[in-house]
Amino acid sequence: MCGVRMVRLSKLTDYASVILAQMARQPDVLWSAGQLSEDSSVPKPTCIKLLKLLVKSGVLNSTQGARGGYSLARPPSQIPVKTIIEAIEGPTAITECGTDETLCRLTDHCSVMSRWRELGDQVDHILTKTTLEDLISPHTLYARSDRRIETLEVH
Amino acid sequence: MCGVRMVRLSKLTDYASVILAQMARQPDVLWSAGQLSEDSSVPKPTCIKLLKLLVKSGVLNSTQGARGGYSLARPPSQIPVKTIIEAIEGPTAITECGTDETLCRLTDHCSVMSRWRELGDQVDHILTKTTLEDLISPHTLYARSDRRIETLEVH
DNA sequence: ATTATATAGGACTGAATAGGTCCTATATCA
DNA sequence: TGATATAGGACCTATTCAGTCCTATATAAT
Repeated sequence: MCGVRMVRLSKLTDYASVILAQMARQPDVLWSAGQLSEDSSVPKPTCIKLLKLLVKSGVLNSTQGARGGYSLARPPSQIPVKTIIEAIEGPTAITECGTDETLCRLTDHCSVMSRWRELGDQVDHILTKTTLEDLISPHTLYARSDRRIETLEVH
Repeated sequence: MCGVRMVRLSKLTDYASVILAQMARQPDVLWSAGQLSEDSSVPKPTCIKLLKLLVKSGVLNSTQGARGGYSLARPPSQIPVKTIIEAIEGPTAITECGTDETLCRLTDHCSVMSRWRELGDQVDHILTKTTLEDLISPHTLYARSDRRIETLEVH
């Protein structure tokens, strides 16, 4: 049968968001893994693992060698939280339905799955609109009129 | 540190939604576990486990004994998908932050967590508005103007 | 050149969770 | 009383998550 993952914020994604928030506050600094580990209190090995994942997914740039380190690849306002989640937890993709057609029509399984998929799309919409900038803002998401969750259009 | 679970649709919740959709199509039938297992192609032991969880959470009523079975406790329109998810996967509650205050102010961890929590609230809003009736509808969620995701108010 | 300091890219382990099964008890109907 | 159904567990296995560690490579300073 099918499996859908809509959103899941793991411990590691939590860590990553704290680390990224730290970096976003001083975007021009080249941060070493050690420094970020200290500031965020995320154990260094784990911190390094997260930084690698974030580089791999294009959220961070890295500079190798002595005096190297990490920096944001884009401004915080251009890093959706969806990107951060997917960098750490892998794609939130919806697995395709493998149910055979006869059974499908019998049980309406595919029909129900379509609705779940639409729900997933709505969640996706929220996670794409919300960015790292929002995460480090002292104001609530709701207070920012330009970032309110708007009515989705029929498509 | 903190852990947040926003939404997670597991395989078992997928199964449960199919079973509930089956029941919702004929709300007055008293369904046996065996019948539901056959119709949904969910293995019987697993099916039974799910039905028990749904009874425990108040989504289903059960009648014991011969000719017993299960039926919806409420009309499909009054069963939010959030309730279904929580019945199977447990509360999607947000764990409280255990970070001490000094560290918290240093790393802005609590501040970032507040934003994640707000995101979780938005997702919650969607999952509460969407019901079992929507899941079994042949029409997309978006096409139903009365169920569109509306702008959240500041609170 | 050499050394110290970083990141790159894996492999690997233990813990937690999810998925699935089974057993015994209890309630109801014929 | 026997057949049929749910109630409520215990239980096992597979998978995923969290966390650590090791070796290779790149850079800067000496």
